[in-house]
Amino acid sequence: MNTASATELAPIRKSTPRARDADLTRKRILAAATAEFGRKGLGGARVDEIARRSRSNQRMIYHYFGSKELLFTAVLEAAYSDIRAAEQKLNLDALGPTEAIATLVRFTWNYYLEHPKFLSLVNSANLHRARHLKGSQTVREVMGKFVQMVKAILDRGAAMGEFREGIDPVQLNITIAAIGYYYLTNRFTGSIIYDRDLMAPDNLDQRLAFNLETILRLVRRES
Amino acid sequence: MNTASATELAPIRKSTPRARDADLTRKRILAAATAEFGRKGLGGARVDEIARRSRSNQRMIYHYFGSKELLFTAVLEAAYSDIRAAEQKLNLDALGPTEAIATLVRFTWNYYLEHPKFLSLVNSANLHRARHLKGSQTVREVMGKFVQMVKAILDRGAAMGEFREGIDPVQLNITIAAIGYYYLTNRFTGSIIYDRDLMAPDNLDQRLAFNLETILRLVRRES
Amino acid sequence: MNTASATELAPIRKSTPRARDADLTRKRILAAATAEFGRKGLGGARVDEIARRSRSNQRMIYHYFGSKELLFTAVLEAAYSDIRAAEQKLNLDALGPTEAIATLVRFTWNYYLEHPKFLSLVNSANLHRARHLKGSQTVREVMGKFVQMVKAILDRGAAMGEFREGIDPVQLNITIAAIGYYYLTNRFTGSIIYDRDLMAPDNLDQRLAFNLETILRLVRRES
Amino acid sequence: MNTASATELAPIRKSTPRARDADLTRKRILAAATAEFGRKGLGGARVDEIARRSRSNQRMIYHYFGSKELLFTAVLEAAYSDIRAAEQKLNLDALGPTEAIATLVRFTWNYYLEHPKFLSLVNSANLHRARHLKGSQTVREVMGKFVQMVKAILDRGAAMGEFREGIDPVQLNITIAAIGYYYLTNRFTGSIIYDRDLMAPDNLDQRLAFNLETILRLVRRES
DNA sequence: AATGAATGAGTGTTCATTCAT
DNA sequence: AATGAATGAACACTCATTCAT
Repeated sequence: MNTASATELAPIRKSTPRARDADLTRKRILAAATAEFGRKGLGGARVDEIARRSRSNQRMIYHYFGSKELLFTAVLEAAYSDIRAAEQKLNLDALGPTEAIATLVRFTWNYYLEHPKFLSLVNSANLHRARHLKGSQTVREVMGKFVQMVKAILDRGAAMGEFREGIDPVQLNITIAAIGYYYLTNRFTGSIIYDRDLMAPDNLDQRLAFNLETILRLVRRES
Repeated sequence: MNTASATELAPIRKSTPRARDADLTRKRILAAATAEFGRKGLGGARVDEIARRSRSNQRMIYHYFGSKELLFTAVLEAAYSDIRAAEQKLNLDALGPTEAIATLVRFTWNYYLEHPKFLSLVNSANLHRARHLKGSQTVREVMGKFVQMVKAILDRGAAMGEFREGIDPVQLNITIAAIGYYYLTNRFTGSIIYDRDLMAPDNLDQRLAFNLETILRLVRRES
Repeated sequence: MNTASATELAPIRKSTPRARDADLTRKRILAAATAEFGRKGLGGARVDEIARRSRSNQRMIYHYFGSKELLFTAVLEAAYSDIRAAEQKLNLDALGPTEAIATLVRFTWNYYLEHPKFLSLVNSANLHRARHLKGSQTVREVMGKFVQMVKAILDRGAAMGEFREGIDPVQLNITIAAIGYYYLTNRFTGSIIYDRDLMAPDNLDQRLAFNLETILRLVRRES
Repeated sequence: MNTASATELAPIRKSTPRARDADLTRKRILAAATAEFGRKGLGGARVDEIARRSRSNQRMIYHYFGSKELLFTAVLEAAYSDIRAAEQKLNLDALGPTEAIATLVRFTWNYYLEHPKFLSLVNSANLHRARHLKGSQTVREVMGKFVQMVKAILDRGAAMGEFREGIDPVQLNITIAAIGYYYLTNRFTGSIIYDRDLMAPDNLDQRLAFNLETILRLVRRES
């Protein structure tokens, strides 16, 4: 935007105007940082490595993000926005209550399974007592809407006689997350202490089934 | 001169039967390391700080444990042994099946609540793909016995008609751990994204109740 | 490009034709390292000291050379290249065979005398079984040419009737080096065990004369 | 000797009385130190390793030798005494002058070949500017006698018409040492820069022959 | 906008040496 | 005579960050 006039002088580059490069660099850095923080944690991640993997240089990281910690904050915010964006696409409002909850359980499980970095990032954030998220209004808003949506499903389910009354949507949410999160984030120690390859396809399927059972028994009205 | 005859003159020290200095030093290092690794993770922990807090010195750490990584392994093994030792004291076999399971849920919750370091240590171990636990036969054995005990409770419960048949003790175990673990290890980000102080006493009580509900609905036979 | 105009405005800097800072730093580190390794050996040299003496810092050393050992390799390669470059300037081919050999003996002696570091470096390299030179093709090539040159002199001398036939140029070379090297590298213990100040000017002159005698008697054809 | 009374109380151990243990420990430490200093140099040697290899402990080293540096001094003195003792067994006085010198050349070569540690030790001593030998009267005396012996041979050779007059025994000695020492101490770099396996049996034989030629041509009277 | 060069403050680890028995 | 325990100082190497262009 601030280089708009420059593009007029260089029509050749119009298709990829200068302003885009900046955005692209920023995105590449963010992607590389997400990977690096996800793999090594905040403490273990190396600014140098992030620069290398984003085909940029350390100076650009400081130019765009200010510091390693601020970059971590940006990564966290993006991560929460991403998962919320994916959730929104589920269109849970269009489903029956039971199917909506089941879909949410499946989605949560699959998202964690496909984005193990997300789990590591959250772990790292908590190791640092969520210091990097304290100031982030974005995350608060984005997640608040999500809880409201789950509350709406529970209310609908109760009204239709499928669910029990009075289930706390926050507690339910936490439990849905917990039963997937714990299994997957602790997949390495878990495979050792339970002497079972937790990541074997059969075991993954079995776990999802178990989790569905757990949540559905938890919410449904006893006949 | 100052200790040989001294024991006779000072029977007080008899109660600590010549607690070999070496052992004491080793224990102090292990305790300090557990605290430091628990607070900062493996990467963030400082060997120097562990030395200072154990009122020892860096050289002793390397003398007794060989390296920071081996020290971390020792800390992990001790942590798993400790939780298992505490579990054994519950005497679950002496309780009715439902009460046994409820006791286990309460114990797990309270142990995590009182030993937040344990959660961090497990997180750290998984960040490093459980590399430090790979060779540890101790942990494997200790946890294997635990699963057997839970299986016995489930079998008893099924036989007595209190529980459903065919519940996988490993899945149940994981779920009991998960619903406490996730809430507590993510208490910082959780308090932000759910906009609720997860550590407020009332909320802690409510969570435990919710967890009991979750597990009991999961195991009990429908009438 | 960005310094083109600058040089015109500052002709003073023309004599140092924009010696890129990087290159200069690299050279200063190499010089300081040569001094430090020469004085203390590989094991005794301190990276910190090399940084200080090169008016640089440790980080730069690792940036340019990778490790202390790789820096040592670079120092060794430079040392061999330097002595060979000096030898080439002698233009031995332009001299008669006897004078050429005498010149080589004098040169070798004087080079060792003026570059005691070279001796220490070679000693250090051998203490480490030449591990640092194993991969160096440069040294191999550079010294190979040197042996060829000596061989040419010996052939010429034999053809002209001044030298004996069949003298192995490698053996001769080793001996020319040896009689200077041993005296100078062991000047400290030598001065004690032979109870004579080996570095006193008179003794140095006398040694050179003795060495010339040794080599000339060795090569010349008996009448 | 000072524990003589102790042996009377324990006649069983008479054959290896207690006093011997102290001596034995001392000797084992010295042997291990010679090996370690020879292999790694003064700076690279580890007191811990010397303790281990002498099947003793670090404290004993300090008990018997005071410090690492004093131990190095002891090792050096022993090394010079050993080579001198071996030289004395040659009985050079009983041989004709030429054969005496040839024998000395052969002995020097073989001793260096069989005791590469000796070469490393001398190198180390010189790296430290012979600081460890400065106070050693023993070495001075022992080596002084050696030079005298060589001088006697040269005088005898001159008187008998076999040798030239006026050869400096110190210079000759140095040269005899040098032509073996350089070849062997620099066997690793030498094998690279001369592109020849200097330690191959054939090459070793050839070198000894070359050295004999060198020295005999140097001393003998021209006809 | 982009980048190579530079740096101070650490980081895990090792070492020779002394203490206490 | 012999030894296990303990230590302060140093070491090679790394890191996030800033300078200068």
